[in-house]
Amino acid sequence: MNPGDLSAGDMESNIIQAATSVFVKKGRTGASMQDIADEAGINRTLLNYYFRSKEKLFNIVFDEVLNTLIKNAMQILISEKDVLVKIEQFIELYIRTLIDNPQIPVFILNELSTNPERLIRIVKSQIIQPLPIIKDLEKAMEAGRIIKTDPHQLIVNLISLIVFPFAAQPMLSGIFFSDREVDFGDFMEQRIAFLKRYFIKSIII
Amino acid sequence: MNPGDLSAGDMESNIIQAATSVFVKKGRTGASMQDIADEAGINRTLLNYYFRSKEKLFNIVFDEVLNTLIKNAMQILISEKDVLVKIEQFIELYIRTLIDNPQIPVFILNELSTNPERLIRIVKSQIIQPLPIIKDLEKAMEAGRIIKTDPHQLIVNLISLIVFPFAAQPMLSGIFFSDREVDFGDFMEQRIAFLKRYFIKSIII
DNA sequence: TACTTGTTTAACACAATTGTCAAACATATT
DNA sequence: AATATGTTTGACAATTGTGTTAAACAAGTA
Repeated sequence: MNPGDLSAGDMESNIIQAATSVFVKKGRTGASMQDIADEAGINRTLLNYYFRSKEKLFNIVFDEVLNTLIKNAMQILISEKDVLVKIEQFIELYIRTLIDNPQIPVFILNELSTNPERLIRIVKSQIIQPLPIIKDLEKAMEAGRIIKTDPHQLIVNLISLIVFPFAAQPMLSGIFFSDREVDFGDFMEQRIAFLKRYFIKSIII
Repeated sequence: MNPGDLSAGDMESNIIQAATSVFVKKGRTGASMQDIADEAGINRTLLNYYFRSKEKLFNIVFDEVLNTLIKNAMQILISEKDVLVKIEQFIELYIRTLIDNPQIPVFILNELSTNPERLIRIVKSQIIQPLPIIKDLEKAMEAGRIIKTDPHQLIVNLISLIVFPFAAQPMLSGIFFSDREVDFGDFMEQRIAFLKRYFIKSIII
């Protein structure tokens, strides 16, 4: 495919797609503009023509990845369903999303550690404070439906149980599955049903 | 402190200490040899004199960090104590270790994603296959003490609940604590007792 | 055809980084 | 004092990576 084969807007999204793939795989500092140009099948200078600098390109990619992730989450969390139903849906949606994009957790966590400010800004702009799910949990606690404890701990549990396995995938594959990635996919697929049962059991009275 | 003030072996450990600090903070690709030299308070060329290349230095740092972490874990997991006691001790030891070294999870996860082979080699050389804790859990399941389920899922739960909050610390601080790191420390301190209760409750019949 | 606009390319300049080397230095030993 | 050994430094070379620029190119329009 030659550069000219793309119409105006297509080139931008073509570059963003390639940049996303490369940045997610190699990280911000590990990825070079040449890597991205190769992935997109274009001349490296075109990246500067369309996006000015590596930093600007990275910011666009990062914001887009993170926004998509948060938007999906919030859609469920602010809905009017019962809190236990919300949790089940959250588990299912999130694991399926990450099965399709297993590299995203490390990508975000890594950037998070070397550059916390940017991420905090994005999160704060997206997340309604205080988190509605916290209120839900507090109500369920008062109603005696679930155990009384710090709701923050429960939220951290929920996210940890869902996200961490993807971040640690190569290690888990190495320990449990003799490096077979296929088996890890099966494992996460089963984990959807497992976590629904497990997490609910751990909080109901 | 001048370079000459250190005796032979001290210089090596001085460098490794500085390199660990810098690599853990900035990652393999984000850290430069100059960064490490500055941190150690020495001329950059000395790094090559003592450790030949950046890659060799990084490998030593990485192996040491990971080995220490795994050794601590295995010590508990292979002991002869009751499985539920093991789990409680594991939770406490690990969270306390990570409170002292909160950057380690992201450091390892990041390297894991860009270079899975090295880590798998180390893990395999350290971990007794199959994990003894798996056997423990299976026995407890057969004895009707804990719920019957895939023990691998339970192990992944345990590690996820302990490690992930450290990897996601800046995000959690941003969402829950208005960026106050102190509060995160308190949160993890409380999490020790919380997880002991929570995890046990989630698996006993 | 000539002109305009937007796109693409190669060449260049600049900065950052890594690794090497020979010379300087310090210290102990003969 | 002379020598030998190991350590430290500044200077250098080579490589890689980013961003700019001017020229080439394509396609539509007066």
